[in-house]
Amino acid sequence: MREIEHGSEMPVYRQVADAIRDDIEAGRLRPRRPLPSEVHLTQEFGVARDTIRRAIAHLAELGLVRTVAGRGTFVRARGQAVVEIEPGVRIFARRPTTAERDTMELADDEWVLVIERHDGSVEVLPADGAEVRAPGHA
Amino acid sequence: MREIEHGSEMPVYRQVADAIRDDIEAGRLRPRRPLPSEVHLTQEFGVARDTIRRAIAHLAELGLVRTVAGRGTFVRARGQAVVEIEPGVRIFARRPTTAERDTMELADDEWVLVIERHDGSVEVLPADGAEVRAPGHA
DNA sequence: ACGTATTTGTACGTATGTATC
DNA sequence: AGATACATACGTACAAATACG
Repeated sequence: MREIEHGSEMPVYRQVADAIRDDIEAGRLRPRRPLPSEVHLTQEFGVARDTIRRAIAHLAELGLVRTVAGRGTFVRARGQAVVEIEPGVRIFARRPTTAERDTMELADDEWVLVIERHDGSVEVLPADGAEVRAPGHA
Repeated sequence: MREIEHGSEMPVYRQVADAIRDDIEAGRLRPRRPLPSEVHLTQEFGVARDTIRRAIAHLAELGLVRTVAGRGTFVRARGQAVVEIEPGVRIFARRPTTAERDTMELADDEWVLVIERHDGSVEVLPADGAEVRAPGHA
């Protein structure tokens, strides 16, 4: 049973989420591979399934995992993309092609960002997890 | 008690969310005003609080409401903004000023999009709820 | 400063439905 | 068909944030 502090200031579901996040970042849980099942995780952490589900939902919000009903929750393969916007750059969102949805592990309702630079180069990346940032701003 | 169909194909929490959404769009729930409390809504719809919370969470994802612990859930004042991107337009995200956060009813972790057009006009709008769309794409 | 009431947040349990293999 | 895994929905209890007297 893994280390959960019940009286802590940090909610249990966050502690679980952080632990799983550590597993992902340490490579113990690998991209495209499933997490242990929710029931298994309840035993591993000694918490209720509701709490496990909240932890997983939190990780999904962060874009680290993706859940598929009846199959499992999978580690997503991607890094945080930071796009520096400059004058002359064109950026737009569209639905991904089937091939893109496959290679990027996108859900049905997800979009991609297309960045077209003034030198003609084009970059396509998942819309979620991407951070669009202007130089000089936090 | 309001009209909920339990055996329906649509989950109860979605039915509740849609009903509240209708209330907002019909003006029965007004911008900047609180929703009835969760406990009140359980009685109004005859469902568990868990279900009400899920419905509210769904509306929050859509950007229609905003929840504050200890106070309540409030209707957000905003429309769906659609930004048509053209070549030469500069778009970036930054944290809102205090004044912007106030007038736009933004949470602490929310961002604004700044659209600078080639004619020099600048538009600031909440990043969530905004849809960036390229002409010719769905 | 303090307690109290209200409201949302967290966490537990249990049961059943739906999707996938 | 059966087993497994996630989804939904019910219930209960207590904690934390907020507002007010």
